Amino acid sequence: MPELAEVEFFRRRWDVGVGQKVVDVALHADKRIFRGNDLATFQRVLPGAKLVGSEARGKQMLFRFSHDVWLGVHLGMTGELRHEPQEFSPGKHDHLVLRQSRQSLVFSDPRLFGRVLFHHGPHAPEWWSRLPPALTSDEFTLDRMMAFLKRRSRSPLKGVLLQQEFFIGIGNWMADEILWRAKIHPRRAAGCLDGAEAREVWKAIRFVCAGALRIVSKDYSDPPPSWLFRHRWEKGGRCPKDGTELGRETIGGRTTAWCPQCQPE
DNA sequence: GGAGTTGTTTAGGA
DNA sequence: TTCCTAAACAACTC
Repeated sequence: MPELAEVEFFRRRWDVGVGQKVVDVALHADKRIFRGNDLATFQRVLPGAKLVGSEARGKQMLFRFSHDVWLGVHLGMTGELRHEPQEFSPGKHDHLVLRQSRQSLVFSDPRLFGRVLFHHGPHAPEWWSRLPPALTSDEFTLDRMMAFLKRRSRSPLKGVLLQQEFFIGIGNWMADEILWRAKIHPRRAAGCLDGAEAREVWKAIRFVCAGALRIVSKDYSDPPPSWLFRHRWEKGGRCPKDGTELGRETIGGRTTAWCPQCQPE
């Protein structure tokens, strides 16, 4: 599920634990979401550390604790964060439980495509500081976007919008929503856009990111019916602008929905 | 039972 | 070298 706004929604669910110490840690150590971690140190250092705050950037989250402890979380396809009562027995997919005095913070992930990255040190981990700028920041400029599209000039735009090394936080539904609003066919090559078309894509990215963060991350509401989002998975779904039946195909390796009328090839 | 899923990594071909 | 695609990962739903 989680793209930009959904990730922000789940991050806030752990806010309830800010200011409280972790008193105990329960985890499924053999699950692949923990790969690459020094779990012995993790389990030794985390108890006693207080959750101080957190940030989300794209699909990544970073939770900051006292005692130089940091916890990175990626939700993959089916991960979620939630809180449960302090005395709570973890289910099959509840792979990480941080018990605090008033509740337990839980990371759950049935398909195990998510990831937890533990870090111990005075500064945020390097993988975090190297993330590209948020698409909602002033650093995400039309010029920088066009330079990236040029470097991927032969790929379909749909696939390029999913590349997290630049379009951080965009996932399958957001990419379709963006191209639909920019009136660009998802199979068009990234290098073939003229200046005006690139500008439409850039504006649509800003609009979709801001709208999703406002609507979805507040309480996990769906965007309104005027968005493609509400129709893209319906059988016989139609374009909310002109009623044309949507096209559906695999493009850039992912199932893609578009309006053949608004987005001519 | 088979196909499909809002994500990422990797192997291998172009 | 660099770019691009398909498969793999794993569990669940329709």
